[in-house]
Formats: sequence, C-alpha cells, structure tokens
Amino acid sequence: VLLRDDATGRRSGRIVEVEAYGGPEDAASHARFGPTARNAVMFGPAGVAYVYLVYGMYDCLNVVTGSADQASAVLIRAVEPIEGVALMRADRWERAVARRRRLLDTDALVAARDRAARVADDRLASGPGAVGAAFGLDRGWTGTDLLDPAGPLRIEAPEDPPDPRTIVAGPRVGVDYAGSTWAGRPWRFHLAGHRSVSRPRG
DNA sequence: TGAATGATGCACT
DNA sequence: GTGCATCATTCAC
Repeated sequence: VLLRDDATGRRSGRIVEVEAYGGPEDAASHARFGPTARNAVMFGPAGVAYVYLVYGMYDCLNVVTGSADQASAVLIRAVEPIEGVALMRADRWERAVARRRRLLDTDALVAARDRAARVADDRLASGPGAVGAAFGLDRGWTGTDLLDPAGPLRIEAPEDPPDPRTIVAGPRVGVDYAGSTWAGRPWRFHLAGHRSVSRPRG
C-alpha cells in the first residue's frame, strides 16, 4: 500500500502494477550511464524514493531496491485508490490545467473539467504519471525514506496481500530503445484483470 | 476500438 | 541537438 499522510491530508492506495529496473547492466534503466545527478539515489540504500520527470511533464515514483552497488529500483506504475480520492482528483486536475494553460480557452477548460470528473475513481492512478499526479509528487520527494513508519510518504504491507497466482509478468512498457534483450525481459508485474492497471490487455 | 499526435523540460551525448 | 520508464485528445475505421 502506498500512503501519503501529511499536512495536505491523507491518501492511500493498493499498488497493483510495478516494473523492475536493474543497475548499470540494464539498458532500460536510468542507471545505465552510471551515477549522475538525476539518478544518484539509485546508487544508495534501498527503501528511498526516486522521483523523475519524464516527457517534460510527468513525475514518476520509484522505490530504490537492493544494495548501493546494485543501483536497482521499482517503478510504481498503478495504484488502486483507497483513501483520499477527492484529494487525488483535485491534484490530478490541477496538473492537467497547468499542463495545458496555453491551449485552452474557457469553453475548452469547462469541457476538459467535465471529462476529468467522469474518470472513474478506480482509474485515478492508473499509470506512472497518474500515480505521481494523484499523490501530488514531484522530484523534491526524491530521497524520502519510504520505510519510515511515521514518514509523510511510505509503503506498508497490506492486510490482505494478493494471491501470488494472480500476479502476471510481462515486458516493461516504453523501453524499446533498450534493445530486444532488455526490453523483452518480463519485469512488469500486475494483478490479473485489475481495474486500476494501466494496460489491462498488456 | 485503436492508431496517431502534440505538449513540454531536461538528461544526456 | 536528440529523445524520453507518459497521457489526453483527436481522428480513422
């Protein structure tokens, strides 16, 4: 369960989709160029957040895993909202407006807001960029200890863990640039048929 | 129902 | 200068 609990309120959700990224040897990983200013936390202790900006507008949350020399991480790709749905929806909408501030006149804004309001609660955090938006995260959260039971952003074990047989493995999304060997590794994991998964058919 | 596309900031070569 | 661990919208069928 991913949980944000701070002055902004409390929001939580079940993690239903992730991707594993290896260290420098993994051609799809941000660690592939070795340590840099952006990925430095990947080369540190496990359990801390690594948030990066992708395509100039989406903040994506990773959990650093393994030892410092392994420099591996897990991308949180989708969450099923449990608490704080209204907060998630508000933050998501706020970002959508910021993203399109130059494009929309009043009528288009109203139409976009109506469409956004129709997005099902189940799908507010269905995708790595959507997780970042729903939980109000940005790169400033990089370095946060996600295992601190009193921290503002953390990961906890669910009371009802999923049956391992319902977990599906498949290739990672959007990493074709890494070449077939690495792009083909089945390192994306999601709950079979879950409504909050980013690509139910993937 | 699915493919194509534009938006947008920055890490990296 | 190139291209990205994405998403929402538009347009084709």
